Amino acid sequence: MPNRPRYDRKLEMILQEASRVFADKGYHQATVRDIARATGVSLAGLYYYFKGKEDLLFLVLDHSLGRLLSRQREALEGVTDPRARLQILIRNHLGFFAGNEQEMKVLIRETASVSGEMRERVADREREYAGILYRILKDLAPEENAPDLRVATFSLFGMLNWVYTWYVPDRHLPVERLAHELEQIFLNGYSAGILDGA
Amino acid sequence: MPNRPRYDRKLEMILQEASRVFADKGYHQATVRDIARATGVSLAGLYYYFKGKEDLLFLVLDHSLGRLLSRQREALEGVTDPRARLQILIRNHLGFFAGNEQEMKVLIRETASVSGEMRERVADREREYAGILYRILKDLAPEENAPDLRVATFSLFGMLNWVYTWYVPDRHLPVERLAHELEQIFLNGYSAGILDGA
DNA sequence: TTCCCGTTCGGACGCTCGTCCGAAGGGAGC
DNA sequence: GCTCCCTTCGGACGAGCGTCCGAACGGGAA
Repeated sequence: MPNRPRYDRKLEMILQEASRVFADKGYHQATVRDIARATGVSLAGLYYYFKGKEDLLFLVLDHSLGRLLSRQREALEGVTDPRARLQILIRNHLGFFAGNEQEMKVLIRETASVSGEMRERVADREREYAGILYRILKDLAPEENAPDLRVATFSLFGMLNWVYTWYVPDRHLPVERLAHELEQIFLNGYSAGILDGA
Repeated sequence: MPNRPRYDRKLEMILQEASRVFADKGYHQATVRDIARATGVSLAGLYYYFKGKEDLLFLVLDHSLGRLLSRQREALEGVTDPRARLQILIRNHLGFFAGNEQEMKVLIRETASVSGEMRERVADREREYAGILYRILKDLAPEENAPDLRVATFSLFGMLNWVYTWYVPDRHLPVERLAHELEQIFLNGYSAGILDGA
């Protein structure tokens, strides 16, 4: 049986470095040799910690998604007002992005790069995450003229997940203000539904 | 000198098939052999039409971006009301997506896969496109409490470009309605800025 | 000290990739 | 019918990839 604490610590280190490499070069561009270089572990030695390259990507995705999900659940616990819940979700999503840029990048861009059962497990957790937002929007929906819930859900995720494309923390406004701006745009637009003449 | 009409027609066919292959498997996953198979042209024969794989991707991107840009410019010509211009831009963007799904996918996901001077040329045209939206939003901005223009621009692009991730034309609402929903959410949220207590 | 077993690694294997050479094909103009 | 040159292609090349075998290492228990 493996020496658990030692084994786990090293695996976590490998996942973190792999995450950085995958974020920088993209999963398919990155080589296992890159990860060997980044971790200081030999090429063959890495295979003691995962079965193959795709398995490694799955471990990275699953690990990151788990952290993101549990962080959201913790933050939302006890809050019942849907408007407050939406704000928390947006801020946490962007907050996680700010503190774990590489992991978020991999999460957003490489989900489609795993296949089979692993893909299904990742997709399940993503649906779970989307479900949280969906439920909030449902509770928040204006009675009349409400936008399609599905469209609204993915619109917000689009706004949030597109951020990694253009946002540079040091050059643009701080994350808290960014979160506030996005809240404004989405929340007002979503819950208005009344004005307008299109 | 090459036989122009023949040459051009075949090149366009190759670009279209390449676009489909790149969209399906991703640029790095796709092989030149895949494109040979899809076009019916031999592996070596393809290299008469482009210098290398990366050059081919550039041709696809540049071609698609050119079509998208000129389509937008045509549609916007003569329209001065910023609200109307925004609606046209949104509908055209989604319309192009609906009619050219593969090209749009490549445009959104593979821009970063070209390098050097080609990358710069693509980035220039993208900035040009973003500039059109930026200008519209500037003209449209509420005087007080206006959201950051840059944030608003990329938020809308995020909503629009995320669509390929989840939208299935046959299973969900038709594109015209989708465009209308996105318009609602964004336009109301953007131009409200008044309500709210965050 | 000795032994055991979890851990590490050098080096190689087979495969697929992008690219290109040299020759052959084929249609238009004389 | 002949020639020329744009066009096409079979087949090969070197490089880099993911993976794995078999041996060596090293620290805790006896």
